[in-house]
Amino acid sequence: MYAVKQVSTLTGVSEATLRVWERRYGIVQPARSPGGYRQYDDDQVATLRAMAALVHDGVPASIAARTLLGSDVRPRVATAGTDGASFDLVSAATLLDPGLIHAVLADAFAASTFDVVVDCWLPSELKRLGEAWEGGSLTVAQEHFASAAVTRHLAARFEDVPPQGGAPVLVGLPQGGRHEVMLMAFAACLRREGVNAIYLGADVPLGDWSMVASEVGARVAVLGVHLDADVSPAQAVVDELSALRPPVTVRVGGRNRHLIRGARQLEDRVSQAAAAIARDLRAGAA
Amino acid sequence: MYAVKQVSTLTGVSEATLRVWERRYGIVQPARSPGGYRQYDDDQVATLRAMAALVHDGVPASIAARTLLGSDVRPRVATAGTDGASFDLVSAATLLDPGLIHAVLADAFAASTFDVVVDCWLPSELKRLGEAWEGGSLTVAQEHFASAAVTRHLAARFEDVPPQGGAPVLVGLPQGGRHEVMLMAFAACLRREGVNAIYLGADVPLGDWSMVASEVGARVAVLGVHLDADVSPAQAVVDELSALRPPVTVRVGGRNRHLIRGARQLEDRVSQAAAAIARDLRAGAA
DNA sequence: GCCGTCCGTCCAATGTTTGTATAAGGTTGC
DNA sequence: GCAACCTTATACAAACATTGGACGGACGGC
Repeated sequence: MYAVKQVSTLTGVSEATLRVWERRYGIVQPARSPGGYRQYDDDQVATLRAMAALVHDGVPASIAARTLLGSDVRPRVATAGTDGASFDLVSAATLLDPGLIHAVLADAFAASTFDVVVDCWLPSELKRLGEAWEGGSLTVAQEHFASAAVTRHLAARFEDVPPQGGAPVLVGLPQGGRHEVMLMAFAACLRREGVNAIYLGADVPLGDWSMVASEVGARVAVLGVHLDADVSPAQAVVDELSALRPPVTVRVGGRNRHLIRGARQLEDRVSQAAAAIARDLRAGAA
Repeated sequence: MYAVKQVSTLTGVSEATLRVWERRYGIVQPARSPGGYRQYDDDQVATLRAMAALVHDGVPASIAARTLLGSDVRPRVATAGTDGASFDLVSAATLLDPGLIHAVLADAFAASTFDVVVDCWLPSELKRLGEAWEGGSLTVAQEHFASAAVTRHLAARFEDVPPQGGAPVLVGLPQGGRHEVMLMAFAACLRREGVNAIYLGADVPLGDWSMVASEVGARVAVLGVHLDADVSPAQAVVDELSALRPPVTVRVGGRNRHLIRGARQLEDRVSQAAAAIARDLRAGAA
C-alpha cells in the first residue's frame, strides 16, 4: 500500500495530477484509509506508470486512460458461448483452439491501439507463455501453435500497410536466432511508421548482412538479441556492419541487447523504438 | 484512438491538411470526443498514410482520395519498374525491394484464383528461388526475405478466414523441419475449404504430435516431408500417431512424401489435396 | 498573357482539455 | 499539540482543436 506522495515519487506524476486523473478518468480507484486517505496497490501503480508513459509520449490523457481501461492490460475476452471465463493466450494455447486464439487476438487489438497491444499486452502474454512452457504445463507444439498464430496476426498487420520507399532498414535475427514474434511486431511498427522495413526474418547468416546492406544501400539495421546464444553471432554482425564504408548503424533490441558493443540499444518498448528510428530517419533525410 | 496532432506526427501530414482532406474529399470521418475533437482509429491512420504516400508520389490529392475510397483498401503500389517488365519473386528477392515483392504477390493473386496461384505460380516461383540460391546468385538473406514475404502474405490470407469448428486437422512439419511456405499455403487452402486447421508450424517435436492429437481429439494430421533429413522424424511421427487408439490418419505432402510408410500421400497440387481432405471430412462426418 | 481550377496554408474567433494553484479543513503519528 | 500529510472544491491559464473563409502559388488550356 502506498500513499499519494509515494506514488507521486514512484511514477513521476504530481499528486494533484494523480487525483485529477482519478476524478476525471477513473483511471484507478485506490482503497481508502479510515480517515479517507488514498491507498494504492502495486497494480494501480503499474497502471499509473503506463498512463504516465503514454501521456509522456504525447497521447492525450483522456485517450490514454480509455486505452488502459479498455485493455485492462489483459483483455477480458467474453468469448461467445463457453463458460464466461477470461481467456488469454495461454488458455488458447492449452486448448489449441484456433477460433479462441483468433478471438483473443482480435479482441486485444480491438480493445486498444496497436502500439499499446504491442508494448504492454503482447510482452506480458508472451512472458506468461514462456513461463508456462518452462513450467511444463505447455508442450512445444502448444507454444508453437500460439506464437505462430500471433506471428501470423502481426504479419497480416505488416502486410496491411503498403510498403513505401525511402531509406531501407534491415530487420532480422542473427545466425541461429529464432523467436520471431517480437521481431515481426517490431517490423510491423516500423512499417506503420512509414519506414521502408526490409524483413529478413530469423537465422540470417553472418556474411549476408553486409551483402544485403550494400545491395539495398541500407544505412540502418535492427538486430534482435534474445537468447544468450545469440550474443556472439549478433556481435559478429555488428562488427561486420560497422566496418563497412559507409558504416551501417546497428540498433539492437531484445533481452540481451546490453551485451552488444558498438551498437545503439533500442528503447524498451517496441513502438517507442520504432518511432525513434522513424524520427531519426526523417531527421537524417531532411 | 489518436488525436489530430498524433496523426499528424504519424503520417507526416500537417494538421490543417488533415482537416482539409477530410472536408474536401471525405477521406476519413473520425469519431468525435464530447467536446468535438477528432479521434482517429488505426484504420483511418492507415488510410491517411496511404493517401500521404500517393500524394507524395505526385498523385493529385483529389484523385488519391477517390482511389482510396473507391477501391476499398487496395492502394495501388507505385511499382518501381513502370516499364512494363514482368517481375517475379527472384527479381524481387535480388533487389530486396519490399514494394516490388508486395506488388508481385498482389498481382499474382489478383491475376487469378487463389488455388491457381498456390498450385501453379507459387511452386514454380519457389523452385526458381531455390535454384537461384543453390546456384549462388541469391544469398540466404535474399531467399529469406522473399520466402518470409510470401509466408506473410499467405498468413494474412489464412487469417482472413475466420476459423470454424468441426473436426480439427493438425498441420505441421516434423522435428527439424523448416520451409514453412508451402505448409502455410496448404493451411490457408484448408481453412478456405472450411476445415478447422490447427497450424503447428515448423519443427514440432515427436512426442507433441500425439499429445496434441488427443488433446483436441484430432483424427487427421498433415505432415510436410520436404528434405531428406525430414524423412526419418516424419516416419516416427506417423508411427506414433498410427499407434494411438483411436488412430490418427496421417497424410503426407512434400517432395519426399513417397518415402513415408503407413500414411496416405497427398495429391500433387496443394488445393487439390486440401479439397480432398475437406471432402473426406465431410463424408466422415455425414 | 489571362482565366479557372486545384490544393496547401494561414487567420481569427471560439471552445475544450489538462495540469497546476489556491483555500479551507480533516487525519496521522509522534 | 504540532508538523507533516491528505482531503475536496473551485479557479485559472496554457496548450490544443474547432470552423469556415480567404489567400496565393502551381498548373493547364486558350
